[in-house]
Order: sequence, then C-alpha cells, then structure tokens
Amino acid sequence: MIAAEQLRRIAFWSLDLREGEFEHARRGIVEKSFAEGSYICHRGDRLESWTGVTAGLVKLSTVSRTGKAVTLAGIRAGGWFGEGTVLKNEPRHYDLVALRDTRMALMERSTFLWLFENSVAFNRFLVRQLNERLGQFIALAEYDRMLDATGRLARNIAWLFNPVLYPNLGMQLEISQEEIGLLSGLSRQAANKSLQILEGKGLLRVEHGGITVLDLERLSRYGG
DNA sequence: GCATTAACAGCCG
DNA sequence: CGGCTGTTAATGC
Repeated sequence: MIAAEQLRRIAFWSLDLREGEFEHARRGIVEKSFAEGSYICHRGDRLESWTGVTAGLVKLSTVSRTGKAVTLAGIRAGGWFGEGTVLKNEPRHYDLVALRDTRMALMERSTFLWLFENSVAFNRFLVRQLNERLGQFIALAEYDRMLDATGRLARNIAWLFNPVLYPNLGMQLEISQEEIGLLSGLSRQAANKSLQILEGKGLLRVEHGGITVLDLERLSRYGG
C-alpha cells in the first residue's frame, strides 16, 4: 500500500476517483524497483498486476516471426498499461525491459477488478486509454513498411508525449539519445542523425540529455 | 545506400 | 570526473 499523496503524484487517473475508490486503489498498490537493463516481465509471464511507471523508462517489445526484436512502445513515468491482459487474465504477450533504473507501481488484480466493477471514473479512464491504444496499434501496422528511420524515431517520440496517455506532463522529457535509439530500434549515432533532421524541421529541440517537442502534431505524422 | 560498431574529442552538469 | 553528444572511419547487409 502506498501513501495517498504518492498515489496522486504517480497516477493521474486517481484524481478523478471518489474517496472510497481512491482508498481502495491506495491499499491495492505497491511500488517496486528495477535496475537498468533488467526485465520487468518476459513474454508469457503471468504478471498478476496492472502496472504503472512511476519513475524511469520502460520498453515494451516483442519478437517477430523472423526472430527480430520489435519495440511496440516506450513507456515513461506517468504511464499505465497492461489493462488488457489483466482484464482477460492472460499471460503477457510482450517483454518489459527497464531502459534505466525504474520504479513501477503494481496494482493487485483484485483491486483492479473492484475498480472496474465499482468506479465510473475508473471506467471512463479505461475506455479513453484503450481507445487511444487501439489507434496506436493501428498506426503500428504501417510503421515498418512506410517509415524510414527518422519516421520511426519521430513516432516513438510522439508516443511518449501522447496527451491522453500522459496528461499534463509538458513538452520536455529527459531522455538520452541512446535511450531514444533503444526505443526506435536504432543505434545512438543513427538516433542522433534523425534527431537533428527533426530539429532542422522545427519539430523538436535537442538538448543535453533531453528533448523538447515543439510541434507534436507534425511530429506524430512525420514521414507518413 | 543505409545502418551498425568503434573510437574520440568536446561539452555539460 | 562521468555521462552524453556530435562526428568520422571502417564494415556489413
């Protein structure tokens, strides 16, 4: 169980809950740390919780039929995911890797189901979130075929600034070019080149150890 | 051509 | 100092 103040800080959806719902959520959540490079879960694991990233950076990836690792999405602090597998009580069908030292919030499955049964606000959040993910999933179909390296990198960055998945987080993010490369399936050097192209087009600003997105709309459409 | 690794100088915190 | 960035050279698919 975590402190009320901490829950409000790490889970934007908790702000809309009623008092009793909030308490229920609070009691059903624990936090856990993962070292850089470690697996939070492997594909096929039965991770019995709904999860949020409270600090750090996580890569969600899977393996294609050809055996190549494919990144589905990066999740930054503030992001919550896994509701699909928790609802269906399925094993996870992807790998979760901590790209840097990371803290995760784990909500007990029974708590998640209780909120699902009892909280209007929580359901509203879930519908919004699932709907947004669906759009992201559809976009993934054209990802490999249509986009060059810079386009894929642009998409991956734009996902980290999705206003539905990360409300009120601002346009600046501390992330190294190596981490951006890991998320985009590129080397650090190639990520550097792509970032400079995007900066030249005024879509973002490259900083030391971070970026600021200047035009999210165009960034998310870049190259496609 | 395009991307990767290795290497290195330079800059920032 | 340690970590990150920008760049180049050599190599691979």
